[in-house]
Amino acid sequence: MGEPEAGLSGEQLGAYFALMEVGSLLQYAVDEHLRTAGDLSYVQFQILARLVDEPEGRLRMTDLADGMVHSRSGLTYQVGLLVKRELITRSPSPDDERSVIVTVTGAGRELFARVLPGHVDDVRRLLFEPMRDGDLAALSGVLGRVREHMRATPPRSAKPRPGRNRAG
Amino acid sequence: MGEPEAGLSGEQLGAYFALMEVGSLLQYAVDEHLRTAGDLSYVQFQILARLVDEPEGRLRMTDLADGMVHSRSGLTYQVGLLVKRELITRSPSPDDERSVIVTVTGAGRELFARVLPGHVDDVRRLLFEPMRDGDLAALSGVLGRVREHMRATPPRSAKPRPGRNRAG
DNA sequence: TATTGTTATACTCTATAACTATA
DNA sequence: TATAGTTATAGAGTATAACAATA
Repeated sequence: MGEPEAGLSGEQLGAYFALMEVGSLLQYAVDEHLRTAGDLSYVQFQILARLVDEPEGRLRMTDLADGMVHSRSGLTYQVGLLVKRELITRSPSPDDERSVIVTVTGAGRELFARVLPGHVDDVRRLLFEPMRDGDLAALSGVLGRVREHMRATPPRSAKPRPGRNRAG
Repeated sequence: MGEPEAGLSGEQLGAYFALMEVGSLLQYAVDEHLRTAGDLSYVQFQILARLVDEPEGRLRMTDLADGMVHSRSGLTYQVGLLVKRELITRSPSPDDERSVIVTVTGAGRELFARVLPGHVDDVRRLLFEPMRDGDLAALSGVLGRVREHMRATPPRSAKPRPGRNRAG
C-alpha cells in the first residue's frame, strides 16, 4: 500500500494481511480434507470434536453454540445434517425441558477418529512445518492474548439482538 | 483434547485452534463492518483494494484472480456486482483480446476511501490493541514464514484442474 | 416475560461444467 | 491446443423472523 493508512503501520498491515491469508488458506485446505475424507464441513467437524472431547460425549445445544460464530438456526441446520447421518443424536434434557441434548454416537466417534489423523497431518504440514520452537511459543502467546481480547470485545456494536434486552 | 492427537503437541493444537478462532472472529467482524459501512463483501473489498493500490487503478481479471482463493466464475460474479454498482468498469485489453481489464472508477475510490478508516480501526482495535511491540514482530515473522510455505505447498493435492496439464 | 430450539424463507456465495473467443 | 473469461446451474451455508414450548 502506498499510504500511511491512518491507523496501522506498514508492519501491522502486513501482519494483518498475512494473518488473513494464512487463516484463509488453512481453512480452505482443512475444509477440503474434511469434505473429502469424511464428507464433513468444518462446522460439523467442530461439533463432533466438542462432543468427543466431552466426558460423556454430550452437550446442550446452547453450550454447543457457545464459541461458534453461527446463529442458532445455523447450528440447528448443521446438527440436523449430523443427526441424519446418525453421527449424533438429539434428545430432550431431563433437567430443562426446553433444552436439547446432543450426543455423539459410536459411528460419530469412529468417523471423527478416522478423519482426525489426516486433519492433524494437514495442520502440521501447512502450519507447523515451517516453524521453529520459538515460533510456536511466540504464536501461542500472541494469539492467546488476542483471542482473550476478542472474546471480551463485543464483535458487533450495533446489533442489540431482537427479543433480548441487554442492560445498557 | 484429552489425547496426544498423534502428530500435534498440546501447545501446537492450542495454537492452531487459537489461530482459527482469531481468524474467524476477525473475518466476521471485518465482514460485518464492510457490509454495514459500504455494502461490500470482503472479496469485493479486496478487489477494490487491489485496484486502488495499482498505479493506474486497473488489472486484468487473471491478475486479480491471483492470490484469491476463489474460482474464476466466483471472481466474475463479484466483479459483476461491482460493475453493476459502477464502482469498477470492465473493458477489453488492447494487448490481448482475450483478456478483460478491470478499472476502479471515481465512485469506487470514494467508497473505498470512505470504508477504509473504519476497517483499519476495527483491525487495530481487535487485533493490535492487545499486543506489545514484541508481539507484532514475532507474529510478522512467523506468519511470513508460514505464508511462504503455504504458497509453495499445493493446497489441494488431488485436484489437477481439468483442461490444464501441469508438468509432473 | 425470558430462554431454548426449530422452521420457513430468502439470499449470498461458491464451484463445476459447458461454452465462446482469442493466441 | 491452451488460455481468458462468462454463463447456466446447482448446492451449501447463513441469517432473519416467526413460531412453539418451557422456565
